[in-house]
Amino acid sequence: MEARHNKSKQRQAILDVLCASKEHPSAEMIFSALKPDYPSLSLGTVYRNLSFFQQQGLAVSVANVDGNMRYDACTAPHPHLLCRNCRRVTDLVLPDTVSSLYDEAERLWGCKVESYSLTFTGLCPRCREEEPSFL
Amino acid sequence: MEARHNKSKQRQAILDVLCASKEHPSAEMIFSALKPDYPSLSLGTVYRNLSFFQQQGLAVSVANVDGNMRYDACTAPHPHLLCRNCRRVTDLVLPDTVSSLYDEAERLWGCKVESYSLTFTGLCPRCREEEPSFL
DNA sequence: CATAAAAACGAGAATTATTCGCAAAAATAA
DNA sequence: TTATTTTTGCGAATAATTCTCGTTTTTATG
Repeated sequence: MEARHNKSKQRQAILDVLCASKEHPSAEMIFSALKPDYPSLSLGTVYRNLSFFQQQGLAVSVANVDGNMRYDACTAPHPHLLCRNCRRVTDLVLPDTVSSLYDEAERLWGCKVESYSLTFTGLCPRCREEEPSFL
Repeated sequence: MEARHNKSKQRQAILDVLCASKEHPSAEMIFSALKPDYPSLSLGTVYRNLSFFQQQGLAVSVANVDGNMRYDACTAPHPHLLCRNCRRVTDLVLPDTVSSLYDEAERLWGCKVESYSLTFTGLCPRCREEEPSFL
């Protein structure tokens, strides 16, 4: 009588792809990655499960790139770099000066900060060296 | 023979609304604000001009809230608070610890950072006091 | 001012990422 | 196994944004 969540092949596969990926994939990217092994998989199922994972705290949406939402199984807030050339989203491990601003925001403005989304824009290392004209 | 940009009534009005607003309005919000004074204004014109302003460096898109892009005439990167309750986007004036990370990102990762988008999520002061249950 | 060229507008169609509805299939419980 | 619940796949629906195109407005120039 209780609501138990099933572990369907598809759901597990979608989560596996998301967890294994470092590219912060979109629903479409996950779908394309799985389609060969799950020919009957539908894009709607990918979206449905991404929503489910977010509700469960197993995933977050990290950025909307050119109209496509990107997802991450690493749910702790952390900064990203969006390359203005190749449009890749990569993690940027940096000293975390942002969460120290939570208290400051509360003290100065009286708001309660619970999370953050920080996306740097620029050129990733690869594009920077491959395309000197972008410097 | 040269490409000069016209100053139409609509274009100026859209920019005026955006500059005067502190609520980081969406295209639809700008449209609604102007519709009474410009009954013939079309939503497409608002979108067209928002794109134009971004190209000209007169505006930026600051966040996508529930599927609606929000715009700001203040183009220098600065942090925002998105209230999880009322969905308002407000400016948070805080010590700028973020742009100091540009150099760090370049040193550690070899990327060239040019801008950033930082959105805190939480409760704005108003929702926080009006709704103790949200604490 | 008159007129021609360029730019911008309004209306509505098109695009597209995402969501929804529903019947069938799979997973779970008994 | 059988009944119940959850999930899937498919396709239709939704909705923000973009595009097309004929008309209007603005600007440049004689």
